[in-house]
Amino acid sequence: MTSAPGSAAEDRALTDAVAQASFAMTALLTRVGAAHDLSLTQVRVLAILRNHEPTMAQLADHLGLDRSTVSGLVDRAAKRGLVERVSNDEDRRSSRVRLTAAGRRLAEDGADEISEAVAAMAVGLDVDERRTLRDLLARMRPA
Amino acid sequence: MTSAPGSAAEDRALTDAVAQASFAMTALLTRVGAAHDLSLTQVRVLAILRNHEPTMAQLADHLGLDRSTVSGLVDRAAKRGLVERVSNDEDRRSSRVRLTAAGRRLAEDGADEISEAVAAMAVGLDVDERRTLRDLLARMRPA
DNA sequence: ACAAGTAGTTGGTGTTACCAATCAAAGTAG
DNA sequence: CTACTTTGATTGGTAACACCAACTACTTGT
Repeated sequence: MTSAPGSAAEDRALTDAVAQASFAMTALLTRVGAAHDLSLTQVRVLAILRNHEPTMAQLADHLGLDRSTVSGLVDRAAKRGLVERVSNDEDRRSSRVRLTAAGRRLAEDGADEISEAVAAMAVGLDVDERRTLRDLLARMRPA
Repeated sequence: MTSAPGSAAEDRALTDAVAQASFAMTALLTRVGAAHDLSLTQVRVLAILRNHEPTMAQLADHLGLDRSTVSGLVDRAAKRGLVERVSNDEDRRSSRVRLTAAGRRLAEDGADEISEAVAAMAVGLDVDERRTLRDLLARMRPA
């Protein structure tokens, strides 16, 4: 008995709904990314860097990926001029990852496209319903 | 102007909420899958086969993946005894994919685990809120 | 000062995913 | 009824992704 409210059948229904929406969102991000030659993971990297300038370890934690995986991701993004490593004087082992100007432009444009596409997906919901949806989703705890 | 209701800022907020929830769900599916040595994609395959017995092409369409990718996925799942190809007498080019007994057991167990984990994520929502969330998510159109 | 721990990269392996090409079976002309 | 086209699926080739184990370089603790 994991939770007080909700029968097993209702848990199933909620799970299906969340999973379906999740796949739709993933497909959307993949599609928009592909239009700019970015994988889903690269899209996530750019999205994070829009608001943060993390170390490699922080970026890996945020993505839920191994550090070595992130090394490769940042390598490839840097090779394309989207991202750069900034060395840190306080701790010379670590470096922070940051968007270049080109990377920021791409990230902002992509964010706009995605946001418009999500709005199109939610076209059947009125303003109140959208607010409710956003609130309920925000109250789902990640773990 | 993609949609009548919702300012650009609210579109952004909704997008963030959906994306966050989507990543949480993806992480959950990945984690549960990994506990059974299944990739996210394999989890999706088993989930689909729980309710369908599709041809390779139908499975590929459902997953949004190339047919050749699905060939490999089914190969590996078949090698593990989770899945089998059933030849079709009506059209001898095509075959349907179906869960084996072991595959069905794994799929059902996994679905239970996932459903419990989602219920745990939604522990902050009461019964009405869960129903509302499920309804709103269902009304988001995939495209 | 030296042992232990941390940040990041490298090398190796397997999976995922695409495309182009191929093969077999069905469908469609002529 | 043969020839052309289309469709279902697989194969081969390539690249990205993701893990682990091992390593280097730097920092911290005793």
